Amino acid sequence: MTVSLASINQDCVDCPIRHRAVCARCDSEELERLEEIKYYRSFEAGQTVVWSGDKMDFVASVVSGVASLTQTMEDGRRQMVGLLLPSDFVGRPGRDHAHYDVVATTDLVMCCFRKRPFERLVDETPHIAGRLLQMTLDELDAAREWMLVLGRKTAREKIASLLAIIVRRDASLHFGEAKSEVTIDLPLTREAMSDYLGLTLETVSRQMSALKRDGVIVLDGKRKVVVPDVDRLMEEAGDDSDGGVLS
Amino acid sequence: MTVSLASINQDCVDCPIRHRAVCARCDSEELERLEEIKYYRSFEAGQTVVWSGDKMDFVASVVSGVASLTQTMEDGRRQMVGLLLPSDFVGRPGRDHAHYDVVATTDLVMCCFRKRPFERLVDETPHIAGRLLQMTLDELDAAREWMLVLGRKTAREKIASLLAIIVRRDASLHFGEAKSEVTIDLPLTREAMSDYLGLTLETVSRQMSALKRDGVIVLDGKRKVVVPDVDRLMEEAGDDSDGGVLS
DNA sequence: CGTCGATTTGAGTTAGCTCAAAAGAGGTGG
DNA sequence: CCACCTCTTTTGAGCTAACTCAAATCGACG
Repeated sequence: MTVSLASINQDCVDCPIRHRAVCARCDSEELERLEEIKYYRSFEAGQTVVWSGDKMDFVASVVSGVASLTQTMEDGRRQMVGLLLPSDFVGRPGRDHAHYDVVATTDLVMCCFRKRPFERLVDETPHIAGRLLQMTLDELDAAREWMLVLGRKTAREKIASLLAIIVRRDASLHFGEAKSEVTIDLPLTREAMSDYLGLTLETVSRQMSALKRDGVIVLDGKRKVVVPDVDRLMEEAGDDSDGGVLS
Repeated sequence: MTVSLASINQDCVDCPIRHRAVCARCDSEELERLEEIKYYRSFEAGQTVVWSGDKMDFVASVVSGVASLTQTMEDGRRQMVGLLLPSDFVGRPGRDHAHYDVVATTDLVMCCFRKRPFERLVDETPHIAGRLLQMTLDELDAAREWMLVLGRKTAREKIASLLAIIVRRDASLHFGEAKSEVTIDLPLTREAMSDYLGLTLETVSRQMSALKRDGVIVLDGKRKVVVPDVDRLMEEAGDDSDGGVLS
């Protein structure tokens, strides 16, 4: 299942995240400038991409796989603060040390840009700056939605919310048809889910079992989750049935 | 205590948030363009500035006072997702409906910009676009720090974290000297604090009492909080003693 | 002085946590 | 192909931090 570097097409034009990533709005000339400062890196599931506090001399887009941003307290309590799916952006222009641990949750390929030249490009290329602003605003919305989940939802609702988010992200990818039954690939261990949801892994497991018992989800192996009725899932998540907000 | 509109200087050059707000980097010509599309609005404590879902034809900076962004579930559970202090920005260019309730927590003055012209300015003025990106990234960091608070901290740590944040914001304003004793003005009711922290107001009250009993804070009336030892507060918050992160 | 909202305090309940053990699910090597 | 080992997940039993419901106190203002 590992994606080797050799199999990655180096050409932006054929890139799988071409029209969703930070480069989405670039014209071909701008893409050329990006090609000059970019390089790919791949990581195996479980590997740490960057440690919080480390010097970080690149920013990057997730090309394939899943990564997580997590914060850790001295006594070991951990909270995931970002779930990075393909096309998501990592790193902050204008800052040279990482604020969070970045960990590959699955095998991962990232398209990295050397930071200094990228910062220059941001300043000179409104297409990139604008897209970056838009993506940052989206992330801020996602973070705020997550604050509601963390602060006010029950364990069951938290699990349902996480599944709902993955369903929604998935749907916007293979986009279009709003099917009522959906099968998703769950790229997180119970522990990662607990880190995301501010729960213990035992509670996550218990609530997954409960949702299964109640027919909200069907587990197909460890990684596949079938959602027979997406609206039902949304109800369980405590969201409006209209499934989240329009931009 | 109400700030009347008349007392607000309409001239950007003398604006109290001139070098921290979205207009921080603007030159005098750019300020002139902003002056053309700006107007002030003031609100009394408790008033709602915008309802979630409403059409919003402006964006704005908080000039004085405090406002909050909150999300509400159908059954009434509420989570504050943003605390807006002077110089903070409200509204999202490129979106015309509000995603959150915006409520004046204290008497409030906002510097509003008509949305369409402002969006045009963002596109045409790198000084504004860049500053907006920077501010959005800062807000994202704040939101992520808050996710750790909501997901993993105890009630006592949550309270201490909130006080620490206000202390830190205050310090960066009257900036410079890192005093060990600080007095802060607490602009939130117990209920607002509970909305922010994902607690009940009873728990907030109990933990405030506990922190007072233990000498971490001294209450001076209802609105003033004396922190005799800021480092002690930081410890109680569970943060590294080095008081948060460098840019 | 009385009223109304905000805050504090009390008492009992419970959702989610902790600690502990059992059951799966892959891998690896004989 | 099976036995073994390790890592993940599930399940159980008891505990506790925070919640709920209720009442008392405080403070500002007319």
